[in-house]
Amino acid sequence: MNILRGVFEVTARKNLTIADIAQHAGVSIKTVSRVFNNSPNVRQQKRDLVLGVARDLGYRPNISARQLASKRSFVISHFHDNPNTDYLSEIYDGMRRACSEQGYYAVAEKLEAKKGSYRAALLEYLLRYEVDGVILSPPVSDDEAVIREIEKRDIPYALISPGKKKKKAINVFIDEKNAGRSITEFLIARGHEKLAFISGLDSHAASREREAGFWEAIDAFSIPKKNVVRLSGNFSMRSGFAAFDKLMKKAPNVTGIFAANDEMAVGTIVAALRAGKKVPEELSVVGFDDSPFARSMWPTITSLAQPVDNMAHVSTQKLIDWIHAESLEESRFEFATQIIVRDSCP
Amino acid sequence: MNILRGVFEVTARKNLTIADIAQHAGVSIKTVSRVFNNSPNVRQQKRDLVLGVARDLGYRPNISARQLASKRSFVISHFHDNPNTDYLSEIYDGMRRACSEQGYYAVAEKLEAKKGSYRAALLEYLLRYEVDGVILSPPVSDDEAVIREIEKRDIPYALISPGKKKKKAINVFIDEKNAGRSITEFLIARGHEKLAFISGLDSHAASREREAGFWEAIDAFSIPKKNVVRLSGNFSMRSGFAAFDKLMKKAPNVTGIFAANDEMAVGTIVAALRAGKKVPEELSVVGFDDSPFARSMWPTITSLAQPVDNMAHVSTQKLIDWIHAESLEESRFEFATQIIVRDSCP
DNA sequence: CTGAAAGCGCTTACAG
DNA sequence: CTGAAAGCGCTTACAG
Repeated sequence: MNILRGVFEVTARKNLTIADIAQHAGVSIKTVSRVFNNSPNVRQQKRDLVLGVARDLGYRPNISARQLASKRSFVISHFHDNPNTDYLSEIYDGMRRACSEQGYYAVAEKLEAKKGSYRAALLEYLLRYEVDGVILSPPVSDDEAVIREIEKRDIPYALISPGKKKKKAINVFIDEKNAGRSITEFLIARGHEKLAFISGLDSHAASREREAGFWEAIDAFSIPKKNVVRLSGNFSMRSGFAAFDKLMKKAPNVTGIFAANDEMAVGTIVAALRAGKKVPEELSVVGFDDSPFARSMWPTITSLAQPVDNMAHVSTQKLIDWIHAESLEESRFEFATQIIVRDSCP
Repeated sequence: MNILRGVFEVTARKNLTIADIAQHAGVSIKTVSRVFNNSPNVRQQKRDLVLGVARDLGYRPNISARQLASKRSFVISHFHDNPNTDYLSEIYDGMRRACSEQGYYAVAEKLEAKKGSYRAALLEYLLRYEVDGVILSPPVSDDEAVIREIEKRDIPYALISPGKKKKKAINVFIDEKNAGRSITEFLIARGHEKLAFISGLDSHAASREREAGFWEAIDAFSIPKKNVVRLSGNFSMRSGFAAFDKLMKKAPNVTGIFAANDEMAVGTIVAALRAGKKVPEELSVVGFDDSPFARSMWPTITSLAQPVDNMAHVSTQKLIDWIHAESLEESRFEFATQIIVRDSCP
């Protein structure tokens, strides 16, 4: 039996309070509290002293007590309405990391739209629950009525991939147009001259931007418009199947397809295989999102990846900074994307 | 710093306290507290009175205060290690519903196995965080070392679809063998006489049971063993592709396939389409789980559905009952399954 | 079965 | 910049 282990357990079990830290560090309780709340008005030297003592003793603030005394919730809620659970769980992971670093709770809530707006669902939530900060992801991040309600209440908030960036918000995003352009250029660079674009929902700003990038690339490479087809999808796998069938009627000689997300790319590829087309030999397909689909399909799918986890992490961190500072500093964070080359367009 | 990672019920907005309710109801504070903690020793009449007043005034207990005073966490943690985010999010939804009804926090934590066990990851978690109850899902629910540690600490826990049911636990499950048998019989009833089974990971008890059900059906219908093929997969889409290719070499005349989950069914179908086989005309495929895949593939996939959301809801409810009662009553809950008939085997 | 009092571990005015 | 005191809304012994 290891002696140290016993000692450690006792130490860990002991209910250390802010008072213990204060005593050991030789400062007041208030000072310790200030340190743990990142308040100004503590000399750096004292701050380091307190933090050092806390670390040595293994102290962690009691969240319930903080909530009770401060009447703050230490909750950051992510409001979403997206069937893509992979996307949501990446956001959640990013939030959770940032929250757990700072003593906050990460919460996820699916909102249901009524009459095209999430406002009612949001209000119902805010009536019942207290939140210190809010994160919105598409399509909720484009709901003006929701944003108005949040701003009205002065709740710090962050928008992930918003259609319109907001001045009084934290905005995290990729350059969707540029990303659409670059993956289209990738397709063109692979020798494709007859191309198709499969759109997502036109109500999603991201889809429109990706399409704009597609057309930019077409222009930049002077590809004749008659060699290009636009098919409308809705982000679902099924709409990818349908798009392929339409394509075969309208323009069977197309060799390169850019689908605005991976699910549609999967649908397109399945339909193509079913029709006897070889992928990528006869038809190359690229997607967007680098979802698990893209990795697990066969052929695996070349896709444009955005750092969702990191975007969520940064937005949460900045949100917490905002909550503490009670004012917003920098508000726009653009993230780099990457083309993940796989078998569907090698 | 933060313990809680998940969705939970935050304190109510209105500042009603237990004292307000006590005053309005004309009882003591203590009595109100008892009512909200489902303690015995309160007459039913008083209980109803208090509950009525609380409802009328819109009172909800302040969780932070409860935590602080009781030194309980009001946290229920779900430990998992499953790449299927759809499955996890269904569990989470069920937990969340039950938790929010009862003033608990629902938390989800992915555990990483070291040397084949989740024990180390669990211990690390328990050292840092307080939990009042635990839910384990496969494959964590089959980790004996994990279960031992939880029992050693007398933490109430529930097992979702465990390989071995535990006496001192809440067990929620479907009859995997029977489910495997019934969907195989469905396949046979559709006229298929040459069949294949694609297994999941053999380390998952569920996969073994589903297979046992498959063979039961084969026996029951006296299908000659030479007309039956077993292919081993690992639950991934890719292993479904591979299984189909193997199948074409070993037994190209098979007409009905039972894949132990939907992802492998998708893989099989994609490979079949690619090989020019028509689904379901030349080859029928059934899956298991009724995942979003099954609904969105084309052809859509006939699949066996289990009520995951409800299983999680019930296990959470029963867990909370156990926590309150400080003793375990009924411990086994079997759920009915359903075959969802779709295009891949109509 | 029920009440009055102490206390959980923090933060927040209020002083200095 | 820092300290002493009150209080957040509950639960928990302790009485009765």
